[in-house]
Amino acid sequence: MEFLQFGNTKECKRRKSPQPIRQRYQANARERDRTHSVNTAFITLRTLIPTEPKDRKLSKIETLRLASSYISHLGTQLIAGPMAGEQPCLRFSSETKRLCTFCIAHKNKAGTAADYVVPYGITVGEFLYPTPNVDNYHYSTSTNPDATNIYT
DNA sequence: TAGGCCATCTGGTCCT
DNA sequence: AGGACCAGATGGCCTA
Repeated sequence: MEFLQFGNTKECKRRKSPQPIRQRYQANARERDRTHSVNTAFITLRTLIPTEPKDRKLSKIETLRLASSYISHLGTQLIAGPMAGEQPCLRFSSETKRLCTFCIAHKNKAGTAADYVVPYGITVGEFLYPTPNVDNYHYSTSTNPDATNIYT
């Protein structure tokens, strides 16, 4: 903690009225706790989102985007009725046999995903996830040059 | 090696 | 006054 005088930058000159060291330590500790609390929430949220492959590690931004997408997916499943858990979601295209990745994740559990081809929706890594509203997505090259329909 | 992701520190702002 | 929340800056780690 020797860099506390002040900032992890050696030449931090922003501070106008230095806080007492003890108060600064306490504020830093609170901020760490707060960040850890946020991270715990992200970990919990990640456990609720099915991914393909199953052990894919989601970044924070991916977690938020997919959570939104997954909620939309579940909404369509809800509309589909009591058999929703056994049927592809409403985004399923019977002509092209395209299936959203959440459905693929579900079907991989059941070992029946082989019948389906390219999923569609937002791109995370090499996989696509269903889009609640395509107009709300934009092209992103920051993480995947081939990506389309990434959440804003 | 560059870029993405993340943790940490910090100062500003708002609230109690 | 002190705490919560936030955004900016910075540096470390990892991967393509």
